[in-house]
Amino acid sequence: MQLSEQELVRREKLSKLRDLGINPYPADLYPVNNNSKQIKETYTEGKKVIIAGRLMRKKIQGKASFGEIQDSEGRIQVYFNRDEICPGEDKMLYNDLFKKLLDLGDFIGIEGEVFTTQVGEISVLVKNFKLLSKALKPLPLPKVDADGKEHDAFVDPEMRYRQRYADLAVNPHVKEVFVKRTKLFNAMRNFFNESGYFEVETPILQPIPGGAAARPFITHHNSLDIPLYMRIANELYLKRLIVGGFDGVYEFSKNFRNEGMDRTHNPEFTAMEIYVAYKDYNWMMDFCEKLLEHCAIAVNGTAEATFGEHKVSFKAPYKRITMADSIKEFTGFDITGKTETEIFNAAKGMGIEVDATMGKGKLIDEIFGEKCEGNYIQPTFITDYPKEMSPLCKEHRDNPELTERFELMVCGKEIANAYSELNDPIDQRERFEHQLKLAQKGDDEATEFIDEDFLRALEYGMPPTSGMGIGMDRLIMFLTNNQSIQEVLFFPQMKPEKKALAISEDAKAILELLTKVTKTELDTLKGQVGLSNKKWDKAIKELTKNTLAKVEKTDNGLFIEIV
RNA sequence: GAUCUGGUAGCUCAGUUGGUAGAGCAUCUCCCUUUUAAGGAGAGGGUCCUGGGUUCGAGCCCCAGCCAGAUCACCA
Repeated sequence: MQLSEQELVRREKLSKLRDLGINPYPADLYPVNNNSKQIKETYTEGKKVIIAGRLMRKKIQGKASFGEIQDSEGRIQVYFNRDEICPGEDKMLYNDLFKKLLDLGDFIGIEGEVFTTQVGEISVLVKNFKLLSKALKPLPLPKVDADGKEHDAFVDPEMRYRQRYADLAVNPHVKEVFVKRTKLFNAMRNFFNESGYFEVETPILQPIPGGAAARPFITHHNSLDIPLYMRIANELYLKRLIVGGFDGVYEFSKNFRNEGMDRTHNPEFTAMEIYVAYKDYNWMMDFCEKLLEHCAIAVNGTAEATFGEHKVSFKAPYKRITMADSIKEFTGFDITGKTETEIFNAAKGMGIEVDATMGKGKLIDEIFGEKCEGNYIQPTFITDYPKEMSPLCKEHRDNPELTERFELMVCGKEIANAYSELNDPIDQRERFEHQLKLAQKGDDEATEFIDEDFLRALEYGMPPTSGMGIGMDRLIMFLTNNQSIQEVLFFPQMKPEKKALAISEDAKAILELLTKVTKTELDTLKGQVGLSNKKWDKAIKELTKNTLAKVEKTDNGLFIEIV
């Protein structure tokens, strides 16, 4: 590791501190009794306070200096006066420790008195201070000027996501997003709990990945010697609990999908699913709009939210429209009673890419996605989806081609999805079998597993139930005006950083040869490089240890492969 | 997966036609001493993402790759 000049300077300061008998990483607690926000909000001249945080500004002016302490609530100015801190002859604390050995980013504790400076800023007059933890790496230093304009902002998304700790430490608006995220979860949880529903936990490692159509992450359990899947949804487990007799269950579920990543998709994401017995999807729409109004107010203090160029109101009630009516409205084409061929031709006529493998449901979904979806800016319930698209949803009470399903659209994106849940075990089995056939035909969106245990549960009887899933990441994106899912996840998935490797010349030479062939027999390669046995052995070990190359033993001999 | 854009000091960014690598902030030294992003003077600090190529000479041009972002495709 090559250290920068500034990092070297800080390490030197570290040993100087130790020479002075100052532990740069003391173990004992620091008796904090105030924070920056409390001091400003309950200003009392002369009040004695003990605060702690990072030193984020330091302006030395001879025997009097100003600094700024950043704690979890914000920043407050602190005033260091040499003779206040060092009343005696020994001025070491001020001249050495404060002036020379403290750096921006260091954690310090301060005992002092609250006062207001001549220019009117609430500050803390430092009576005593203590180094609590030394920062060896300089933080980026964004600054805000008198006009509120930010200079030298720490904005590179790659660095911000990879080093979220630095992002959070220097960008207060980033922290605010995550505070709101937690407020949203708390608000939703409270709403459910007050409604009498029960928070539960269900397996993340599942033997059959059900409840959605998505490519799962697969892993292996060693002692059971079986494959296990990271859940893509928790739906089927929550329904089992309804079978077991709970009236309402919900879970905030980390789900995992092994698919593409983009502005709105992360391989792990959070869904909330709730199932309530004896309800239907009409009830769930009422419940959903009340819930979202409640959450929006809890997060932002208002039901209005801004998302990009849109102003969105989460105030209930929301518009409701069937998918068929929506398509009629935006395309003039009425899908009701039409055959698959008619819909196929209509879609083609609208300039939608279609192919022969698409069933009726899929065609309708394409038309809706292409022509209608994007028009719904204000929260809108789209209801009554085609049956083929919804294998876990109850058939519509008035029309066997449709299901009792709704999705809630906001700014053209889906944020909730709900059903009158299918509880007819025979129908459910047929739907699963139909999915299986589709999957065997090569439809990669169809579910290729039949969860026999889930069917058994339904056979014991599940009461009529309505269930809903909400994409929590998307919802908080709307409530915090963020266009990218990465901005609402503390640690979004990234490709690993490439580490700078220091490897020997021999190893480099082998690697170069190996790069050309990717994989070869170990002996062949050894012949090509012409190293002594000892050097060869050492170089190969170096490569495998640094996971640059991998040696594999097969029946045909030993092979080496580039990683 | 495709296309486009970007990667230069700790941070934010310039870098002209291919000709010794720059600024502000930060750091260090000195002067000043109650300041509001920034009082003054000076100094140090670089794997110009990596590897090839063209060239007398490459941060810049060409090829390949890595990482990121955006757009598109895919994704209930």
